[in-house]
Amino acid sequence: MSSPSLPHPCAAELPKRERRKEARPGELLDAALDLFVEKGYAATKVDEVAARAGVSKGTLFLYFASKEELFKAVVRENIAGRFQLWNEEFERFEGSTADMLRYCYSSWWEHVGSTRASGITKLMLSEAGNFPEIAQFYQQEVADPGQQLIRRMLQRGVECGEFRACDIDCAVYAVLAPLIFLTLCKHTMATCVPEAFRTAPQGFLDIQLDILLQGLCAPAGTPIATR
Amino acid sequence: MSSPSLPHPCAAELPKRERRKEARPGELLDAALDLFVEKGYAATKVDEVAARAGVSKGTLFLYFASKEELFKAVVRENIAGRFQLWNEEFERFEGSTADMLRYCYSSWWEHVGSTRASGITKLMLSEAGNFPEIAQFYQQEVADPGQQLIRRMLQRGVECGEFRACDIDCAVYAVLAPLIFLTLCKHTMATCVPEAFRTAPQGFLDIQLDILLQGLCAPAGTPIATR
Amino acid sequence: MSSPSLPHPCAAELPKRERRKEARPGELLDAALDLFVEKGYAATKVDEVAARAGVSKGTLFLYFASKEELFKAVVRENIAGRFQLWNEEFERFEGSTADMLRYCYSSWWEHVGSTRASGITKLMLSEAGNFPEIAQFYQQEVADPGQQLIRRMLQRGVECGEFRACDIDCAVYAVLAPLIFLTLCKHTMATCVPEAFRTAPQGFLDIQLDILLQGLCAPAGTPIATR
Amino acid sequence: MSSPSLPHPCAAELPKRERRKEARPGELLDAALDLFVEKGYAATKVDEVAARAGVSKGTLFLYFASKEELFKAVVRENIAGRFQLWNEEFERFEGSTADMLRYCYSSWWEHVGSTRASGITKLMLSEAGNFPEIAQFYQQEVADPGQQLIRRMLQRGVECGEFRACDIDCAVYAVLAPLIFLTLCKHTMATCVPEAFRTAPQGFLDIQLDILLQGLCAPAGTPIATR
DNA sequence: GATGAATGAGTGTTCATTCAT
DNA sequence: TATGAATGAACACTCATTCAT
Repeated sequence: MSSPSLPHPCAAELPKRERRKEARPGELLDAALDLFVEKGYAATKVDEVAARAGVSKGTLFLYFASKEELFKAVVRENIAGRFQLWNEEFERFEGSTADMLRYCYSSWWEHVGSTRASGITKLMLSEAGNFPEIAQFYQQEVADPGQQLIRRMLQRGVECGEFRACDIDCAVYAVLAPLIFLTLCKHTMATCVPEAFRTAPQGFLDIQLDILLQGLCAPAGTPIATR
Repeated sequence: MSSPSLPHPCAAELPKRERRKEARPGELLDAALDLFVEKGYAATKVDEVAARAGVSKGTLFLYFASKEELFKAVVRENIAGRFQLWNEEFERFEGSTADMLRYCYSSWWEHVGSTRASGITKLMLSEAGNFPEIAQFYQQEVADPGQQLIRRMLQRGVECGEFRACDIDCAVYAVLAPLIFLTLCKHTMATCVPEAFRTAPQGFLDIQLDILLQGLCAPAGTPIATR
Repeated sequence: MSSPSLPHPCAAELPKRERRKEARPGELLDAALDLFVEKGYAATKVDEVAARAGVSKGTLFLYFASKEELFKAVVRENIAGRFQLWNEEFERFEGSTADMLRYCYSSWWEHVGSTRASGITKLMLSEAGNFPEIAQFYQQEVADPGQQLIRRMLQRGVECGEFRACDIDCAVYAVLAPLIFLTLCKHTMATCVPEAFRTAPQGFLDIQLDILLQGLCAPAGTPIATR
Repeated sequence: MSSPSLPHPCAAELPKRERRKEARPGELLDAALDLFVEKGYAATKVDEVAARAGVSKGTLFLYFASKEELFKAVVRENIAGRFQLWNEEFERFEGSTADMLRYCYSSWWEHVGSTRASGITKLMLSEAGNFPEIAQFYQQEVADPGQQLIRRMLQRGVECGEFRACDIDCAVYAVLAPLIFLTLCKHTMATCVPEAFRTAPQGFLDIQLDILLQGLCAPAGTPIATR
């Protein structure tokens, strides 16, 4: 029914050398992402990256003009065009806004938080100061679209009476904060939180959602934050 | 024969040279904190630190055995022993737990978030991987006590019926996340959030408290997070 | 069965592939000469040479064992065996020695000075220090025969009473200097002399000849250079 | 009456370290000039320069920002402001123009040709192509003033009837060529000419002067260069 | 104690050369 | 034969650290 032994259809026709050439940039970006996330930009040596990718230092420079370009490529490569998909899902979504928020957290964890892509956020937080150009790119490609999406969600909730009115600008960050926090727990606060929390944070996300939704859904006139 | 206007009581009796000598380490730590926070560990040159402190490079090494020791000293020095005071305040506090949480956020912003001490958190997030020893120290001195304090607050709220029962381990992080988030906004996500948000985040903290308290205070049986 | 218009007689009978193969070394030497002369030995990359010759880097090493060998081949290849011809012309020459000298300058410009062969002299002047072996070869093949030829010309002039007696060893260099100077003007002092001078130096050569001949032809007893 | 043992008056008051600091740039430029002239720019390693100056590589970079800056400094440093002095001498000169030309050659040999300053000319001839900026500087500071001086000398000779009229632009180069030639003999054509010629070329310069002056001084109507 | 000149191990980058295809 | 991906030795340059003054 299926061809029993062809390793990979598109690779089958290329001589080994060629296949490697196509794979090289990816393998290098792969190795580089790991090391940059683990040790930071400065502490990562290009020899290490090359070695981890199984090539020599010279080969790395065949594909990336400099360490800085390698870093930029790592960031660009891993910033998925996920926001377009998420925006489309937002448009089509027919359930409650609460469910939408739940889906949003869950999808984030599945496609970003639990994957190596989350390392990019850590990199930005650590290195943004030294790469303003990249930081701006990240903001345009990730930060701004993300905040927009959350804002639209909250506005939807308020407009259809599901959420009480509130300062949406601030509420956006209330939604965002737990995701950022979780990312950091995974990458740089490892020892500060229990292992289970980092690898299977569904409980944390659920609690956050509960609290958020309880907070956002309270009747409009609820007297809160009295002091 | 005695100078009539003494600038500083403890410095009064020392000749100028001596006074400076005592002040040196502090001035160096001061300069170092700023630079480490701004540029990261690797990108900070010891010459810069010395220059900013107004001394020569050699002098820096008179007080700190190495750049690494300087870094560690910066972290240690700025990790205030504030938790002892906060713990005492917790013991004495007589108001509602909601008010206690409000006081906690407010005090954190006043004594940590709005001060340079918040830079230490940023440093830990960026450099912890390369300084495990320091990371552990930070955890013992800051992370653990902080989480303990929050936990006790939440337990108090639950025990006296103010908060509904919930997974306290996770709720701790719900309280913590906004503070971490705010710290990052100030130090590494500057361009991602409005200026006003970073320098005067009372609105953000209020919203967070509202949402948190609404979420935590909901009647025990409140049906939430159905899915 | 025979192609009607043969582009080149000796290439006619070979299939295209073969022809190219034979032409390869020449094309490479061609490209290399240009680049070595223009940029110097060290600043010339073998990739550039290969690219200019329209082949890959690997192919270059098929024909020349190393960059150094390529350089040596460039020099050897372009050191014309012109001296044999010139020597024969010298033997047969029947006019005055002054005319012979004029012919010599003119022929040098036509066959060396105005052609790329003059680049070899520039190369020697620039790189001889790093290629003693090649420098020696150049001396044997070019410098010595050239000086010999000039010497014989001057001796002929003196012997037949056309030129006054003088230190011939030094006079040789008086004849040589303008040619060396002209070569340098073309290749490395471009900006120091007017454009017209470099590309059409007949005027310069004429003046030089005038001065030289006036100087060499003065009556034997002419009191000169008194001081 | 004289202090018997003070090594150097101006150095006596400085501590040894300080003195060295002032001497360092000069020592490095010294070493660099030798090596650049001997081996060319690319083949000269900064370590070698440092070693020859008796310091470490790091020290070199304390005084010169890069290898290129070192090279430029070498050229600038050795391009004496000799032309100002020569111009003044020209203004004051009261003898014949022939004597002036003799003095000119002799002074050039004494102050340039026989010294290491002549190495700069060799450097320019070899490396100008790779350092256009330096080449321009050299032209302005050396080539142009030199040609100007020669031109004025020739004009003086023609105007006072000593020299016959001729194309002065070309005659300038006739005067220049032997000096360039001699420089090259010393630095890159060493093996092409006898040892004595390079180190004591007075004979050569005399002959050149004789020929030049015979050529330039011939009566205006002398029939020359007939062809 | 304070200085800053000197150091040299370490790193990013280049490029002639090799060799599997 | 021709290719061009891969290599690694070599080099310019940095910067934490030392130490004579």
